[in-house]
Amino acid sequence: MRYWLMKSEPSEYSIDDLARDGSVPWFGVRNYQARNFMRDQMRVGDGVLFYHSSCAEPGIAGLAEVATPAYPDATQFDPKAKYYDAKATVDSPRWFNVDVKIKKKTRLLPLSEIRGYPELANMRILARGNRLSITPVDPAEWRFILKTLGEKA
DNA sequence: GCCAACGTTGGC
DNA sequence: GCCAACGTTGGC
Repeated sequence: MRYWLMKSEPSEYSIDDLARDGSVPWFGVRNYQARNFMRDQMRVGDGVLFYHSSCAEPGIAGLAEVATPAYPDATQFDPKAKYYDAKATVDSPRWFNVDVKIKKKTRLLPLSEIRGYPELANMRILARGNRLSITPVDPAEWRFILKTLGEKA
């Protein structure tokens, strides 16, 4: 069982959208490192911190879990899609995604608050210049965050 | 809107 | 394979 932090811009897709939909394909990842995390390391049931980025109040907005193994991202094959990739083919897909399923919307744990906890000082999200949209989360960090949010582990 | 950081692209 | 140019991310 692993743990992950996955960023989404709430203006694109927010924790409320996920709460409404139940689960969603995490399409549109076009970074190889993030793709590899989904394709090679994620397992059904892995814990996910749903993070709101590029917004007024960036931070962790809810808890989710990996709901499916990785499979080819459908948007790469669609010439009309924003995430179309001319170099990808059905026989040789380049991009993959898992489905992510809601566990619960929590209170917002703002980035500014995350920065204040020594227990979370090593999180990738705090590293300067970090742009990866999917990052691994240490089990101890996961437990600390759940405790801080008043959630059971 | 600014700008630092960093991944990707493409000419050589 | 190098590396400058370019585009994107994301907090502020």
